[in-house]
Amino acid sequence: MFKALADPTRRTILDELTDRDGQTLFELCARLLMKHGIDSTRQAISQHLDVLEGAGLVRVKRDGRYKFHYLDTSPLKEIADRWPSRD
Amino acid sequence: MFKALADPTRRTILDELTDRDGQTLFELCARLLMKHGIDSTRQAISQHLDVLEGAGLVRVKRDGRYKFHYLDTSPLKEIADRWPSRD
DNA sequence: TTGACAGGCAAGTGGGCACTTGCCTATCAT
DNA sequence: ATGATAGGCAAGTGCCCACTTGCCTGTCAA
Repeated sequence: MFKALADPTRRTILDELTDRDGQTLFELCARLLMKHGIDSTRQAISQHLDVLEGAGLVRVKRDGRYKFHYLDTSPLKEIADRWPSRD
Repeated sequence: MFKALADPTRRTILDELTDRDGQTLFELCARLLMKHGIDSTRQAISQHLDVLEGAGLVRVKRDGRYKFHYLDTSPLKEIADRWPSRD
């Protein structure tokens, strides 16, 4: 999961899914280019999504030829639990 | 900061500082070897500490020939703020 | 059914990063 | 002063990872 968060493009993908959940691959590609100037190929984004899915940060739902991507922030809880803020 | 968290050894260093704050470089090297089986050179650990310090996760205090390392978890707040858990 | 659209698979490449190696500086005790 | 201790600097190496490239599969509309 930590490796998944290490890449700026992947973090921007999480931002984009925070803004609009349930996007398809092409939707994400378009919005990453428009809003964030990320000019990567579709395959690159797809591989990023695979990593994010492997980290449990993105959940997937298939419907016909579409594949929707949903954000799951629950793995992030490990961070706050592991290194608690000492007030 | 995210890149700093990406490395397992660096995360273990944070664990070690959580357990005992204010360790020196040699202290950390010894405890990483004893408790976690991390057999890295002093220089490797030193470079890791530089990265953690650059990320703001570790603060440093010099005293004579000793350099003490203190954990600072406040940068981690960015994560919870950036991708809030939707309950 | 055939073309367009959404996505997948896999090999290759280049750059960054973790780690080592070798040597140097600074502080302290004896 | 001199050896030991704590740490720093910098060049070199090997490997992982992000990205590309090329081609293939599956789904839907006309």
